[in-house]
Amino acid sequence: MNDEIKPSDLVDGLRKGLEVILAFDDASPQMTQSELALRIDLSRAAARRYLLTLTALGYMASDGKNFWLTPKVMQLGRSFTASSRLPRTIQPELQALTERCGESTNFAVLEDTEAVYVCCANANRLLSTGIEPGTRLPAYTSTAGRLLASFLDDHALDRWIKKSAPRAHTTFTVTEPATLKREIMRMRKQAYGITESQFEPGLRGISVPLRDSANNLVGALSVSMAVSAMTASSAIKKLVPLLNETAARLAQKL
Amino acid sequence: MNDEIKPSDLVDGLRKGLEVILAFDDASPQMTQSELALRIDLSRAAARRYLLTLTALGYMASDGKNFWLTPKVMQLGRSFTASSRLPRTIQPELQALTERCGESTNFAVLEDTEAVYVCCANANRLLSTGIEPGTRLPAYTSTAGRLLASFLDDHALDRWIKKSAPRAHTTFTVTEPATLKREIMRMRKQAYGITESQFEPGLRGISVPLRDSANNLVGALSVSMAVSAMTASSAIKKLVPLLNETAARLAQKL
DNA sequence: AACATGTGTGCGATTATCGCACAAAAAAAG
DNA sequence: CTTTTTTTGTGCGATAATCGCACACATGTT
Repeated sequence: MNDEIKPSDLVDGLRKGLEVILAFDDASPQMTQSELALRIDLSRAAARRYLLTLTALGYMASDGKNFWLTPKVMQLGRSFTASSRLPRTIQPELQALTERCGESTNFAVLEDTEAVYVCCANANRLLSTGIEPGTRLPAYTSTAGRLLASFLDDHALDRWIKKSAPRAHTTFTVTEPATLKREIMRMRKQAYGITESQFEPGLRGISVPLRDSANNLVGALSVSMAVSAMTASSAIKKLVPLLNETAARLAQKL
Repeated sequence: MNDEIKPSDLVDGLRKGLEVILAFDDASPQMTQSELALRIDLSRAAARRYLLTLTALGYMASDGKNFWLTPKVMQLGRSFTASSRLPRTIQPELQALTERCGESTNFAVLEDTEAVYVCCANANRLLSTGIEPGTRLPAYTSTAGRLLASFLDDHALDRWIKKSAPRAHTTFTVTEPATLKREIMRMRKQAYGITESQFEPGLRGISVPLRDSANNLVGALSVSMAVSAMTASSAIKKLVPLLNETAARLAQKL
């Protein structure tokens, strides 16, 4: 297939419509047509059309002034989890893993410089990680993200780090490219990753790679926990084997 | 605002594009352009354009022949959970509830004749319910769905049942309209709902309504459990108070 | 009451979309 | 290995949908 795509092959209405959906987030849970037009590059008339379209389709609701998303948009996200074998296979194993170790676990893939969390099994604790299916974090701040990046070849890794443009999310975030690279290289050697307080203070992640039966890298399994729960070394000693065990079992099913 | 929408106000590319995403599911996790064209009403050329567009945007991937969804589509679904206060408020309470009762809990809203599960807290059990955020079930088979329908007025309820066109999913599914109505009416009186084996054999649901601080109905809280775990009456005795307690606490926050 | 801001709508110009038709390629059949 | 069949890539003109403007109207602000 030709991967050069000409403008005439792109359906613009779709692109903009999806942008509209993504424009709604934590910071602006509801918007008027003019606010939306301002936020993404659209004339007010166009913004209006897109909002009305989404409303007619049931993806949006409105009080006549403000517009907001309805639960129906979740159906889109579920389209992936329903269609892909990956989450269906992994989810139950994650839950079993969570039960065994008592901490929240998840499965993430790397998409460019972002770590996308595909499945999650939250431990029933008061302190919740805020990670849910679909969450995207800058990969250089995430254990899974760094671990997955560690499988890039040397040149690609350099470019990746540059593209990531690391900035400090906490006072501990590693932003110096050389240091970050060293950390990532160590993960490659160790075949597991651990980070602490890189995105959220007090949060520790431990991660191992997940491969399919053909030994292709498909993503990373992680445990998220409070640093205060135990020391880093005992966390590694306890959790890495459990993670690897799960990864090994999954490898046969994938 | 005028709620009559003229065709000229509808962005067709968006409508069709979303249809394309939804066309991928369990049964057809990957499709070629011609398969897709056949499945939804699209010429092959159009199907091709939509697939290429979604691929260029990162929502799809392809080996040159087959197309499939990427985890990026989950970002769309997350747009809702991130933008709406509802799931963020409810999720932690659900987790606490799951911990207290040891069973999977969830929060659902009614959308026409479908129950949409918005938040879920799965108990760490081997038997998983298969319900995840975004799942849609025929409301007449779901405890939460029936309970929510019970708040429709009499005429609307009749129309709702007719529209639902109940059919048997298990040998226990209530499909007779009059019986279904009686069941639903009882839920309204009792202010909680219980169903068993209506959608999946051996699965029991117990549900209570959730209201906001202005006493508006926003959805239903449910517990899903195996019927074999305990008798129906002891489940009611144990779980309805817990559910109501959670609903009461949430009512203050909504 | 005057003003400012945001919203509904008709319309012509523009352009993106459509589906056809045919070429090329890939599979399947022989 | 050749032929046949099916699927895929692409150029193009007709068509129809999108666009943004302009103006009227509504809302709420000073």
